[in-house]
Amino acid sequence: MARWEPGATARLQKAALELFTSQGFEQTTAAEIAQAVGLNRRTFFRHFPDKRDVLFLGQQELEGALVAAVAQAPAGESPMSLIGFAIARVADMFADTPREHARARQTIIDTNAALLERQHHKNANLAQLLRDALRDQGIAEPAATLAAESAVTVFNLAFRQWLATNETRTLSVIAAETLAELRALDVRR
Amino acid sequence: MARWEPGATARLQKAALELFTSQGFEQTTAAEIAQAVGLNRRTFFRHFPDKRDVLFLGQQELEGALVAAVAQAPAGESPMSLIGFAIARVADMFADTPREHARARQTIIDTNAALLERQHHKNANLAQLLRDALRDQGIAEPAATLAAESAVTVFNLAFRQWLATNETRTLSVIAAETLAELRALDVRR
DNA sequence: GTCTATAGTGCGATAGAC
DNA sequence: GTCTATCGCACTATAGAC
Repeated sequence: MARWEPGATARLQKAALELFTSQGFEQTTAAEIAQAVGLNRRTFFRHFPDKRDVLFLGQQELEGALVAAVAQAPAGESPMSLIGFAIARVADMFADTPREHARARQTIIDTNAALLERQHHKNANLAQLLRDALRDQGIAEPAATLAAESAVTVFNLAFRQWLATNETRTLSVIAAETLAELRALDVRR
Repeated sequence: MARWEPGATARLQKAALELFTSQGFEQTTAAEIAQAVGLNRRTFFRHFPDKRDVLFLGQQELEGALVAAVAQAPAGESPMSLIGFAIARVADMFADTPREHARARQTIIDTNAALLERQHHKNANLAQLLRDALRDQGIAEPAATLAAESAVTVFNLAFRQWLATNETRTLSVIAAETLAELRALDVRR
């Protein structure tokens, strides 16, 4: 056996998801997760700045895709169109993510305040990056912030719907519909 | 001196704000805050479930006012009108809050990731309560969630603007303007 | 890889308000 | 007497320092 197996980060994530599912987040210590994959407790914290972060990876790819989608959009688009591009792009990234895996992860997060807190924080960061990208496309404040926050809301709502049991539509389709609902908010009723 | 002076919660908050301002959030221990007002470390944790919470009080009043504003609105209003009521009501609550105090508090929060995280979490909870209130007023999903999240975004943006140096308008005025900007998002450009 | 600070918790004792 | 706020001790686990 090699001094260290490759993919330690991924193995730690996998073990963490399993342990959190079976015994709960707070009942699982960082040492336990590390031990499950033959690593030292200290090594766990070398891979993740804190215990919660083990559930929030792939965030960087998401952020990059979001910003790129806005940056590559044709010039002169409206805020709503721009966030439409961004949402569509990110939804596509989840096209081949297994629904069951995402569901298991979200279940753990939803049953723990500290994890929900981290997720809200990640969402807020995402909105901030998107806001900056919108500004770079010439959108002024407060429109840039309002649009960016709306985009994150729309995406999260669509994501929740995508995870719902009996939901068979793709995330892209759901997201597009949710965005349409947002645009209709004002004219409704 | 009596075994306990009244208003321990408020005194702890005041001392915490001062200590956080002078030495930073992480450099200040819970024991230190308690000691500053002649209390035991253990007592601090009786008043606040955790150290961060000492900066987030008055949250319950805010939540109550928000929900009440929506609940008391005339029947048959549009989502946008309803969040207009809610935002106006909450903005009024800040009418006699000293700007300097709010600024000091926000400065501390902005310079610490853990505190920002908590603030984002509180915002998310606020949005959720507002969403439920909108549902009770007959607003269906996904409109209820979209409107609730938008309301929180508008309010926070307005609040940030209110804190800006050289800003002299009241929070109510700024909030109303920001809401108008949200409604104009779609027609823009 | 070890050592330490400190957040946060559980429990029992105590002191005052009523 | 009860009820509630405070205290003090011991404990665990995270997170960071060395």
